[in-house]
Amino acid sequence: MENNFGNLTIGTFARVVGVNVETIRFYQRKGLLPEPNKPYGSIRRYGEADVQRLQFVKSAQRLGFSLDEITELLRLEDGTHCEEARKLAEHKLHDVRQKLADLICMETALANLVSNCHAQVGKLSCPLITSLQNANEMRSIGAT
Amino acid sequence: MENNFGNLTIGTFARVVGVNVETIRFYQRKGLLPEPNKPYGSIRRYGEADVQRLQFVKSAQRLGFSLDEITELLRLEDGTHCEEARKLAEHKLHDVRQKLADLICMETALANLVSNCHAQVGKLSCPLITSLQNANEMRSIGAT
DNA sequence: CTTGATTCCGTACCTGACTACGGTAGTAAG
DNA sequence: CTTACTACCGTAGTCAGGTACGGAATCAAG
Ligand SMILES: [Zn+2]
Ligand SMILES: [Zn+2]
Ligand SMILES: [Zn+2]
Ligand SMILES: [Zn+2]
Repeated sequence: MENNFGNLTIGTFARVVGVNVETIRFYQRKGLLPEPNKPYGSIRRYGEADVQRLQFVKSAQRLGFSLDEITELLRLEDGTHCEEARKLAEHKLHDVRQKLADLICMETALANLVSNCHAQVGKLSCPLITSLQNANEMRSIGAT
Repeated sequence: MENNFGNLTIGTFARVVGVNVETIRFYQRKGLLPEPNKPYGSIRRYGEADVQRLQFVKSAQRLGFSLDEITELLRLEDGTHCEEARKLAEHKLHDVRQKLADLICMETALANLVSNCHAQVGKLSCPLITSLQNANEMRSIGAT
């Protein structure tokens, strides 16, 4: 029936955002999403604000935030905790840059391996572990 | 006791690499680490090669590889199937480049958020939060 | 009004990656 | 020897992040 945007059942809501219905219920239990009221009887309706909030959860998750961290971010949603939100994001940015550096090491190591491998056909072992040891020695350990 | 490098008990081995003893045993059960023999009686001794291997596992893990993927990477060490190893390495290189792209995406998104936030210190609503809410630019990410 | 799809809700189950427990046995210091 | 650690080993528990199940209630169509 009236399943226009702003009046969605949980099923359509889930389809719109691209998640499992059970995931929505799971997030509600975790307090990440509110359980809206039931205006037309006994089933809940979801609106634009819910879509926004769920999309926020999902994109924050893609940025590497855990559900607990996202809960924290949502707590800061009122905008009066700009400083705290920024610190969270800065910390994540630091983590991401750390991983980036590691991955670049790995990428060159693997690329070298692939090009060297054919040249080493007769040899006893592929140089993968040895070349990856370089990435290890660059000691970029230390994410939260 | 002769606990020099090259002759470590599991406890020292764990401390050297910075993991829990149980993690080592867990990796052994998963086949990620070998169970060395017991040269001096009935306790196992670990050497430089074990340290290297475990460090490799841990850094690959930081790079986002699952334990199963790491098992596959370690199969490359073999060297007796050079052709097959090269193909595996190429596939992993593809994966790594995918992850690299994802991380770069995250990095720019987070950096933008942080700098927007900085620009608005003291204002009423935090642009970090609001831009995450309107984060349609963050398209979904897909690795193999 | 019946039928068939959804919702609702609680509870159980799943995967990945550990982490802890408990009992036995080996080792090291005094 | 005794005492205090470890190590060994199997099994069980934990935590995050979901996913599935089953039965009752509620719609929407015909
Ligand atoms: Zn090769
Ligand atoms: Zn961190
Ligand atoms: Zn801000
Ligand atoms: Zn792959």
